[in-house]
Amino acid sequence: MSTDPPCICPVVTIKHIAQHLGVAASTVARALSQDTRISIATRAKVAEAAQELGYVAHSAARQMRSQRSQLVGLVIPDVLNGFYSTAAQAISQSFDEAGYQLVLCISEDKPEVEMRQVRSLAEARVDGIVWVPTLKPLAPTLTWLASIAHVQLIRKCAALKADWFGIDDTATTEQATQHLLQLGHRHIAYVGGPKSLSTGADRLKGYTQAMHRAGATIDPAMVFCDAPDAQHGQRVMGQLLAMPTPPTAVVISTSRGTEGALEALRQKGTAVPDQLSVVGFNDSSANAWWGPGLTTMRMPVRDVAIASASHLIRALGQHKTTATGAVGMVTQYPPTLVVRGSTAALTPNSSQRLV
Amino acid sequence: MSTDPPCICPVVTIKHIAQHLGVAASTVARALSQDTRISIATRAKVAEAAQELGYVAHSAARQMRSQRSQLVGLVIPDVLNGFYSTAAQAISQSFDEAGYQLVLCISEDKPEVEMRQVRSLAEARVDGIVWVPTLKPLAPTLTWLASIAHVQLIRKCAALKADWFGIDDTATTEQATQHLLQLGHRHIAYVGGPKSLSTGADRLKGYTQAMHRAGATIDPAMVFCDAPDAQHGQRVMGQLLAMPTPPTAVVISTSRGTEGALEALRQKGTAVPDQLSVVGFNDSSANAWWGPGLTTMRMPVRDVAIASASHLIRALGQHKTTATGAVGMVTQYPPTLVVRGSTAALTPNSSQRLV
DNA sequence: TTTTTTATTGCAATCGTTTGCATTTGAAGT
DNA sequence: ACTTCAAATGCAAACGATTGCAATAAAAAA
Repeated sequence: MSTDPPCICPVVTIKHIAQHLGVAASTVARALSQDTRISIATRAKVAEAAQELGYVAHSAARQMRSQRSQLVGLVIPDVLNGFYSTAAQAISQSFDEAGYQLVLCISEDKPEVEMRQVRSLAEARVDGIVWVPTLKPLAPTLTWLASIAHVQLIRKCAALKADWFGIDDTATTEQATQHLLQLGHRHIAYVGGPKSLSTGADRLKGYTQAMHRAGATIDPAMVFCDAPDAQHGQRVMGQLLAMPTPPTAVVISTSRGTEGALEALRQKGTAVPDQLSVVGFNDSSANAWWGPGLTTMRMPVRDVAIASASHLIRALGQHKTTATGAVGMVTQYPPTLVVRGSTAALTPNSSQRLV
Repeated sequence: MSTDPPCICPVVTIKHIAQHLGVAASTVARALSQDTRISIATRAKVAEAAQELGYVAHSAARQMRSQRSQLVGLVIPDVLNGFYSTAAQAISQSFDEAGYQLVLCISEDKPEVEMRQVRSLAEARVDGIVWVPTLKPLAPTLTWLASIAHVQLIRKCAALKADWFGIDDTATTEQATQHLLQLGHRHIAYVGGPKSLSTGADRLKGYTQAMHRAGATIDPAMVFCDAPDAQHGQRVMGQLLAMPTPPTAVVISTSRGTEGALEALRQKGTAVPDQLSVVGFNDSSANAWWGPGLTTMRMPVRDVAIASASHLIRALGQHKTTATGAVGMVTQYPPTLVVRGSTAALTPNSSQRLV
């Protein structure tokens, strides 16, 4: 804990300054807020006394009258995931610069946790919320959120109309799959997140569309939509490798799933891209180091995050507390496919095994 | 933003419930807090009315009397750094479970930013703070922090005595260097953070101690202590590789520095460990994938983070608001060296270049 | 029936800050 | 010398919840 406190509990308030100077508390308040009705001389005296006595404003008291807490909530599933930590960093910076404090809530993708956290944010009377919805937000969550200015990030929650900032998820997997198709692959597996998430559904759609357009048949046994974590990625990749006729290529559409899949590939000693072409998700510098370099879908997460924060800040500045402004606005950023060494043209060798 | 608000601005307060039921506000307050002096029947009615009217408590108002905000601040330099994001995740969970909300501040290692953020935390009257000090915290920061219950994390700030939770930094580099020495290396370079940071100084000490104990001479031209970022790591590694007689091994003691160094090695096409043995910092799964596998110092960050949060929570529970409890307590966790393929015994080939 | 006790509930002050309105003072206008 | 106006400041009521103390009612004891 801390030591040598300058003064004991009775924190210095505006009244103490007033008493110390022999003026009214209201004068001090106005002086501190640079009210022009207070003479320059008095303002100077007040500023000096405040400094001397170690005055620190009490935001809760201010909030009681102003109805503004200068707090914003950020609800994300996970901060170890590079995808979300990038977003958190950018959002934190944006709000910091705008004079807001950020209350961080990690929902762990659990609707009950998310519900409790949103409730707490409502009680804290945060001015706004940036929200990455979980799989199935509970009803109370939606009710409470409806009374607070907020934006949805990355994932869409159809049950609660709000301005949304995200990425063209369909395009991510569409590009990835097209890339593999152009290399001659036809037996392309897919490892993604649950369809109940908008991101999971959209990314699956991208894969499906690309396959259909190319006239490739989709083997249901090679399509996996499950928890977007490393365990899932690792397990599924293991299953794919153990198949009698494994795929020649695989598209992975979750950040953590990619990590797990790479781990499985390492353990099994699979030759990439000779034996299997792999497209991973959420480009990071680590992907460049990995073996032959990992071909990935790069997401402009930082841009999206900054845009969402800026949008909310703008709305708050216009005192759009609730139910105002454009509702259901969609802002979508394009992903980019970064081609590295983990994808290669289908070789006679690998195709033999499949025909 | 949001849509269909259940009711316009006038949020429902305790008074509304009271009026709705024809009782006094104080009765409602007591009923909501399960005061036994209120009859069960009344309590039930109040609960029902609260639910029906959509009552949401106002924590700022509560804070005004109780003097407790149920908020805690977390001040860290960076959340993209896996080291700190791991800490943030664990700390967030701990406080969430304990009923506190977390105000996240990213100081970016800038003392002025840190000062502003600590000031804001003081104004928000957070109950406590978990703090990773920057290089040279400014005086106001220390003054304000002194009046708040807080713990220091990872880095020590000698200017402000407080309970500290961290890792045995000296041991990290000592182990790494010893490992390389045992493999026969003598020309070992060091890439670390600035000496002005307690972590930077301690890690340098570990390297120095190990070298001296083994009777190895330290070439000052091969010791780099600078900004703990990827740019630095990449640049310095480039310099090392360009030397007429480069080192045969290198110890890197920052997380981001390791990333930069790996990038430089990839660009230069350096053979690891044949040409150069490398020990990196802050073990992550990505390190296992990297080339031959990266030998790293594994830090029990999660354990440390949880310990610090638990300690603060315990102190807050005992109403130790300020200047109480053990002051200057030190809790230090041991690191572990994880040996993978990036370090190997000194070969005649590489040693030739050095004699 | 009267007194004492107990169970419920109401009244009012308080936390620290903001702000509309009233008040004071001195200067300017007639 | 008397009014008019403006500048500077004080008074007091909010904001929403909590809590000590008083008050009422009903039940128990005398």
